[in-house]
Amino acid sequence: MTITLKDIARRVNRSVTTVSRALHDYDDVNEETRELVKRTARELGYMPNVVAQRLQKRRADTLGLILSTSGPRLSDPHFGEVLAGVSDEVAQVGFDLLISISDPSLDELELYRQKISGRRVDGVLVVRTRCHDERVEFLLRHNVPFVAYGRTLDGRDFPYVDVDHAAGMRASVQHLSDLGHRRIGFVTGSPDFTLVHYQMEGFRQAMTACALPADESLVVEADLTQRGGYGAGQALFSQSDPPTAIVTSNDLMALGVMSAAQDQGLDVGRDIAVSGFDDIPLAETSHPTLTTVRQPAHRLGQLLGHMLVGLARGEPLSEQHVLIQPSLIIRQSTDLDLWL
Amino acid sequence: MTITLKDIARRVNRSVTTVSRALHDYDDVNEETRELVKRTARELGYMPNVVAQRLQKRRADTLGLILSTSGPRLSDPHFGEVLAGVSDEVAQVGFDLLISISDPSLDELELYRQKISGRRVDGVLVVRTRCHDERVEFLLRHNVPFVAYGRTLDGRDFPYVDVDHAAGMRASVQHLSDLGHRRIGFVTGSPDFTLVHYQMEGFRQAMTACALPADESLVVEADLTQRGGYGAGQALFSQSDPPTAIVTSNDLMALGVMSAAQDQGLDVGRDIAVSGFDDIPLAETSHPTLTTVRQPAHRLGQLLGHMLVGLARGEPLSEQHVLIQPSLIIRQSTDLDLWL
DNA sequence: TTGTAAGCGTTATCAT
DNA sequence: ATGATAACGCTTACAA
Repeated sequence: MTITLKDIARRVNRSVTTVSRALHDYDDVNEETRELVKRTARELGYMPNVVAQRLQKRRADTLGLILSTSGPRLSDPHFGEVLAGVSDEVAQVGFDLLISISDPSLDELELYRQKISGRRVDGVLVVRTRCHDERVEFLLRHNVPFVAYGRTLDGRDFPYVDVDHAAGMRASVQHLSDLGHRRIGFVTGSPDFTLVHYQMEGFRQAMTACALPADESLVVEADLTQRGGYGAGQALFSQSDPPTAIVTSNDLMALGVMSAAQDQGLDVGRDIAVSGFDDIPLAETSHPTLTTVRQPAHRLGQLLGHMLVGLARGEPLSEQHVLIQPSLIIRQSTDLDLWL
Repeated sequence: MTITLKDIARRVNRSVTTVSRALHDYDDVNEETRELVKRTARELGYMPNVVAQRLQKRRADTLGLILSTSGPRLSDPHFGEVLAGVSDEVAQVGFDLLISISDPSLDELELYRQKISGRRVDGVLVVRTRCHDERVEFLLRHNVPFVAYGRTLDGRDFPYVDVDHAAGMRASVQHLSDLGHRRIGFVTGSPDFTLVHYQMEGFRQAMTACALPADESLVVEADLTQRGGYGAGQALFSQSDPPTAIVTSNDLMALGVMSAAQDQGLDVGRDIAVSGFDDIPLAETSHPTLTTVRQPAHRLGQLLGHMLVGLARGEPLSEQHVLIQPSLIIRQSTDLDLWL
């Protein structure tokens, strides 16, 4: 038994129209009427039916986020933090966040079609872009407001927020080179992901700049998870001429690599240097603490949220492309001596 | 320019009603008409406007989750994993998950009022219950379908899924007692949280059962975060007669305590034993690895999602109360020797 | 087998 | 200052 405008109208002996206007503080309504209406609404515990409002306004005040099996999981700390930033930001302006997980059996784009054409959401967030990303293509083609977390490589123009992964990776490699390392391994995710692509680019650039030999056998691809890092680490350590330092695509992988190293009896930070990417909270309390490239996750999220809300409201975007410079955080995992 | 039933109707020279029925496979529609309608719909790229459908059906096919500042954050790995379980489960049956973050300035219940009376959601999930939880009161009073992750203490009957925190804590303390520890500290969250209350109960029960002295100065309250654990650890280690073992309310706190211990030059697993709660992925790769009480996070989430979907659909619940037994996972942080 | 009409709860337009 | 009326896009009696 829910209260509608009609109920209030009946109670105060006015039309539904007047009640609606009174509630919205239109100025063409009598002061007394307004008071009466508002009081009655409060007494009755009236809450507007947002579904009806949306149908009328043709706006959902909701932003969508579609997660697929190939993307990041809700349980990834970096991503969780970004998402926290997004939702904090959009909540401030009264938007909701709709999260859908794409059933592996279903075409991911089908989900976009449903949510968007179904007018469930006013705009969507695309996370972990691929070098050629069909989600971006789809959204551009259908004129759907969206912001991407990450770039693509196919030269299409769209709003994004990204971190300069190449620069971050260059800083890591430079740091390791400065410490005297010459055999540097790279535990990486699939190069289909744009972030991995740019990391790879930075890696090669830095190797060249530091005059280090490029050994393809030191580049190992795996899932962007702890487990993936662990396996890749094992593979690297079992080589005949293993690396003395390893950079990774993200912190979870780095933690996995450290585990693998320690299982081999290696002393991380002395026998082997490990450097991550993201700076998740646990990088600071791992043992040894993890050298990594910091991304301001929460702020990235806020920025994404802010841009998307603007777009959804049809406002022009002041900044279409945001590329954030990450910073290298040096900790024990690349040099224990620095800390003893 | 979106396609509506009206567009299709015009195209096939039928009424909107017929088109609607054809699309929904009603049996009172001519086979040829049905085919024609469906084909045209496909050609035009028709997608139903779910907002209109909802207004009509008075169902949102959406579940709500309201996060407040006092609750868990999206960036907490355990909670992230539970949430992943929920969304995986509800996605399977076509439900969406709506996440709102309660603005600290706003009354949290106000948000419940909005989302629910606004018919945005068919049911809600309550996470991290308090001993006396006004959200639960509110939802019961308003007859809103909901499932709680956690119990309350005020004897109200409602559907919940919870872990037996008392049993988990007893197992931890018993384990430490078996190792010979007599001065056991407890780094805990606010006792307002039901989970903390039960942990405390289990802690005291086990201390008594093991004939260990109860020293209230060894119980330190802090935020359920790494930072909270770090501070509490420092406080404990600076006491004149510090504990030789510490149990914590969750793994994040335990990691913080380990950090504090290591900063004091203590060798965790030898000089000081630390035991956590949750078994987040990082417990396995911390150094030393963390002894902890495992909660099947993803499965908990699935269960919560499953129950809530049932409720939202108005189906009776087969199991109203689910209490899951956790298991103690013994790792290095309580006994390095076991592992060398 | 199909169409007409009413209604879900709101807001916008246009009279009065 | 207020009210009728239509519209948002869809579903569902009820009629034909």
